[in-house]
Amino acid sequence: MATLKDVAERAEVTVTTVSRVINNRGYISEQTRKKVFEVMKELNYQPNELARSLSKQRTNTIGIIVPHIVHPYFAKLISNLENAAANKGYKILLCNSKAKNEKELEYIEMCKSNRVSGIVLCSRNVDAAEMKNLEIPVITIERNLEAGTVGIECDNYQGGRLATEHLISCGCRNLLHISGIKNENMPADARAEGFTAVCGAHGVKHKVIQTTSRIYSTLDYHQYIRQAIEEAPGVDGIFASSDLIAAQTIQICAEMNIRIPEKIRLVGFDDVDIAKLTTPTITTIRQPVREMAEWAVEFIERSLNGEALPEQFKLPVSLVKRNST
Amino acid sequence: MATLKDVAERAEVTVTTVSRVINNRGYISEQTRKKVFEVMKELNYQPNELARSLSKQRTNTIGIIVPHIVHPYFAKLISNLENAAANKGYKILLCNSKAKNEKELEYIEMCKSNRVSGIVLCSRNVDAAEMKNLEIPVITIERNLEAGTVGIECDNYQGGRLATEHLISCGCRNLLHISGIKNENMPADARAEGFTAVCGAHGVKHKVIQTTSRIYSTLDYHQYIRQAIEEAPGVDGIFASSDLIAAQTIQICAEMNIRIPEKIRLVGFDDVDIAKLTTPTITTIRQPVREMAEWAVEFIERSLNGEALPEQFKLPVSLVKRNST
DNA sequence: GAAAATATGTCAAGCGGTTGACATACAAAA
DNA sequence: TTTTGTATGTCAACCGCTTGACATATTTTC
Repeated sequence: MATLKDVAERAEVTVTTVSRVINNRGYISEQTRKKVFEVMKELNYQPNELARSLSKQRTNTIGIIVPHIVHPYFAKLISNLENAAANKGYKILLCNSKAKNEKELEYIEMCKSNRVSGIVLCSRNVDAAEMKNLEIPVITIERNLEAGTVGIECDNYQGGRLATEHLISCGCRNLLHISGIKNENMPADARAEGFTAVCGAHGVKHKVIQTTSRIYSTLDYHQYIRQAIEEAPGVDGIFASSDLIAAQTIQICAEMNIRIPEKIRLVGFDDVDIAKLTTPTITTIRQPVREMAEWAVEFIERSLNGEALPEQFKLPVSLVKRNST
Repeated sequence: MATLKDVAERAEVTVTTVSRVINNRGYISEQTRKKVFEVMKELNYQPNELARSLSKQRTNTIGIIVPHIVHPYFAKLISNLENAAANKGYKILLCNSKAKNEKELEYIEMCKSNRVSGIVLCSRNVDAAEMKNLEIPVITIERNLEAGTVGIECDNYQGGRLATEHLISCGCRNLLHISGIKNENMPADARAEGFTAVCGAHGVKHKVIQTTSRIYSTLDYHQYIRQAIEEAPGVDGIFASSDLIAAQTIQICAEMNIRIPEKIRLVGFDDVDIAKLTTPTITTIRQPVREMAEWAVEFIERSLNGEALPEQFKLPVSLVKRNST
C-alpha cells in the first residue's frame, strides 16, 4: 500500500507538506493541495490510521460491550450508537459479552489495548473496582456501576408508573409485572417500584415476578411466563419489563386461549421493532434510545476534552399506545 | 499508561525480553516469565495494539458492513460473525451503510485506513470495480460481487424449492411469493426461481411480487403486503422472502381476518428469532448463519495465509416446520 | 571436553505518520 | 524599506512495539 512518503515523492513535495494537506495545518497553496489530492487518488492512498492514532495518541474508536446482539433492544442500541458515533467521526469496536463476566472483562482489556476513546458498557456489572484504574471513560447504559463512570438510563420508575397507570385506566384491577433479572441491581428494577407504587396508591391487586439470569442468557421466557400466568388467576393486566417478554406473553396467551387485549391487557417496555411486529401490536413504554446513544457519544467526547461529567443522566420515557391495551 | 519500557525497567530486564515474553518467542526462563507477568499486573499494563499492529503489519480486525443493524437477519449475522471472529482472536469494526452506496464506499475506505484483515460485506453491491485495487480480502454474504471476492451464500434456489414444495404438499394450489428487492442482482433472487420452477412443475397457479429498495430502507412492508394479497384473490399459500416479511404478513392477515394457517399457509425465510415470536410461529427456511459466519472468518484467515479461495461458497438450507403451515 | 541448547542482553532499524523548530523564499501591506 | 503573511522545505524526534543480528553467559548432553 502507498505511504505518505510515496505520495510526497510523486507529488514532488515533502512528507511534511503532505501531512499538512491531510491534517489541514499551516499554510498550503490551493495548487499544492490540489496536486497532493490528485496523487493521493492516483496511488489510491489511504492514510494508515494505526500510525496516525499511535502518533496522535487518540483513536476515534468507541468500544461497545453488550450482553446480546440479537436482542432487539441491544440491536437498536447498537444501531443508534453506531450512527451517533459515525456522525462524529468515531468508529465502533463491537463486543458481545454474552452476559458473562469473564468475557466482559476480557473485552474491557481488549478495548484498553486498542486505546479506544471510550467504552459504552451495556453489559451487566463487572466488579466496579475493576474500572477504577482504567484511564478510559466508561459510559454505562441502563446499568449501575458508580465507580467514576457516567450512567445513562431512562426514567425507569416513571416508565413503571406510566405503564401501570395506563393499565389501571383501562380498567384492570389485578395486575402482574414480569420483571427483568433479579438480584442484579439494575436501573430497570425501578420499573417494578413504579408498578408497585401505583398499584398501591390505587389499591389494585398486584404481583411482581422476577426472571433469573439463566433465562436472560437464552432470551426464552416462555415457560416462565406461562407459569406466572397460571399462578396468578384472574389477572387482567400484565406489565412486561421488555417488549421481548411481552411478545412471548402474547404467544403464551394465544396458546392458553386468553385474548389480548379483551381478557388481559398488556404493556411492554423499550419500544423496539418487535412491538410493531406482533399481533396485536404492543403498547409499550418508549425508551429514548437515540438520545441515549447520542449522549453516550457526547459524554465520551466531553471526557476526552477533560470536561466534568455527571454521575447519572436520566432521560424521559413515554407511553406508546398500540393494540395490546 | 504503562509502556513496554516501563515494564522492562521495573522487571529489571530489557524490552526485548519483555517482548519475548509477550509474544512467546525465543528462550525465556520460567522465572523471568513470571517476574515479567507480575510487573505487568502491577503496572496494569496492556500492550498497545496500535503499535503492535503497526509494527507487525497486521491487525486482527475484521470490518463488517451491513445495510441494517436492527434487521433480525443482520443482527443474527453480526452476532455470529462477532462470535466466530472472537474465537479466532479477531475483533469487529462494525459499519452500518444504511443501504446507501456512498456510505458503503466511505466505510470501505475506513476499513482500509484501519488496515483491517478483511471485510465482510453484507450490504448491497457497490460497483465491483471499486473493489479491484483494494488489497484487502473481501467476503460477501448473500451478495453478488464477483471481482475477486468470495461470495458466501445459502442455497437460495433450493430454499425456494423447499418452501414451495412444502406449501404444495400442504394442499395449497394458488401461491404467492413476496420477494426481496428488485433489480439488484442478489443471490436471494434464486428463491423466486426455485418457487417458479416448482409451481410450474406442479402446475400450480402462482405469482411473484417484488419489493422496492425504498421499502427495504425502512423495513416496513405492511402496505405493500396488503396490496399484494388484495390483488391475488384466492391465494392459499404465501412464500415470503424473509421472516420479517412473513411476520408482517401475519399482521396483515389478522387485520384482514384471514386465518393462518387455516386460510393461508405461510412460509418465511432466514429462521431468525422473530419466526419464533409471532403467533402463529413461522415455518421457514433456515439459513445456516453460524456456518456462513464461520466460513467468512475462515476465508479471511486463509486469504491472509495466501491460500486460494473459491469464488463462490454455497451452504445448504433446510425447512423448519412451525405453526404457520 | 566440545558441541548444542538455553537464557538473556545490546543495539538499532523499522512500521507510517505527526509535529515542532527552524530556514528560506516570495509576496503584499505598512 | 521594513514588516508581516504565506508557502514550502529540512531535519529529526516521537508514538510503542517488533525483530533480526550478534554477543555472552550458563547448562545440558553426548
